[in-house]
Amino acid sequence: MKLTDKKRMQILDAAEELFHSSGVEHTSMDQLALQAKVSKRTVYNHFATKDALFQAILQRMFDKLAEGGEVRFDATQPIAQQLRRIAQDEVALLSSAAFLRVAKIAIMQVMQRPELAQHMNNSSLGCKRYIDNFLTDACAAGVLQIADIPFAGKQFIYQLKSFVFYPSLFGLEQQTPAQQAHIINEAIALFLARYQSKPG
Amino acid sequence: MKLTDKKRMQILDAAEELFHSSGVEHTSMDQLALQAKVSKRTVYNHFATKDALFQAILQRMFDKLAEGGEVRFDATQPIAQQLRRIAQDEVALLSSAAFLRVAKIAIMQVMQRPELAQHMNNSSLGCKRYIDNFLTDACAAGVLQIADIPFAGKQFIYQLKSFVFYPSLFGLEQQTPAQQAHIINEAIALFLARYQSKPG
DNA sequence: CATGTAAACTGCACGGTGTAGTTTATATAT
DNA sequence: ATATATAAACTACACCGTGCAGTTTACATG
Repeated sequence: MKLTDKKRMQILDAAEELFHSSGVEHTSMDQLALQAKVSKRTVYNHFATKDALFQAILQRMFDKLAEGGEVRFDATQPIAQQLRRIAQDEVALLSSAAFLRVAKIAIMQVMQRPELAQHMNNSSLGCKRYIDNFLTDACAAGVLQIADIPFAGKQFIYQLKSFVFYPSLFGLEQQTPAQQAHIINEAIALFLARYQSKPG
Repeated sequence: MKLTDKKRMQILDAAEELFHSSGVEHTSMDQLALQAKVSKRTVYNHFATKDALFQAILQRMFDKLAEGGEVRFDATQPIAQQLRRIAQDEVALLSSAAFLRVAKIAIMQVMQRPELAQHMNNSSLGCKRYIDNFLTDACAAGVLQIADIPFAGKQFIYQLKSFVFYPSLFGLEQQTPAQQAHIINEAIALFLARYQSKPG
């Protein structure tokens, strides 16, 4: 690997670390150069401004997270089991260190500069990408009965986010795998109690 | 009212306004004194440091919010109607300018200084104070069937928070009263589908 | 294998700016 | 009279971003 690429990576790694632990505002470029083991001038040779560096960090972290499989509706499988797969993937994402890092950095920035909010929200990660399609198919197959599919999808995701993501984000507590399993089971039970088609 | 108390209030009002609109970091003490129509020296006569002023603001805002009625379970009324009262109160709180202000300021600080997280979380506002008692009574009366009452209470509140509070907090969108009514209805429908006692 | 060279890195000083908090001298309210 | 408010200048410091002289790295050419 070229030296310049190595240095660039050191800078990005340091920025990710410091922006996360101290916030963008409280991270000085001197401190950052020190942590990256790079001269401050080199930082500025790679990134014209602090804001450019911040944008690059955010992009890199989003790219890292963009992967992730899609669960498609399968009429031959029990609906609960399929929802569990979706929920497990989502909880794994929401509680991953990588996701929490980018979320914390992004949210801190958004709260300080509300004008950036719209720009951020358009990036679709996790099951948000496909859940509407999944629910539509499940309704078409007669397994679920949902009047407002996007709303119901949000209800499901929000259950997971509220119990898993926000508590971690605000530094309150992490869940054990057993607790996560309980959260997932209850989210599914709640969802199916409302939307599963009744026989008869 | 004494002059000094009047000035103190002007300072607190200005701080609340500016800390909310610009963030604590981006509010200078000069700007603050200007907005309060008070000399900067007077600010420092009342509050030794910027941080002391911030703490005072937070305390005052919490105190303002600490009021609020309690809904007690009433076996003679339909459960859906009682849950609607609770939800309406909660949504009114969560979408009030006062609550959003203190929440934004507090959360920004918590995210920058995680060691303060525990301290904040212990303050109980809104229906969080009484919902466990309400659900316990409703179960005892046979109207609801809930295995894990604290968990179910959270499920209910989190529905409201997710749809009403976080989107406003992150500056994404405000809901119209009609949308809020829809959110409340769906939260209740979801909750009762899962937990309402079935006849038979 | 020796030498040249272009690109990248380093270290440091510096300009400009913003801001927390202080000082001083004066005016005003109770 | 005496405590408090005011205005404006001042100190001390932290930070962003730049300029530059000199050094290192990677690689090509003789």
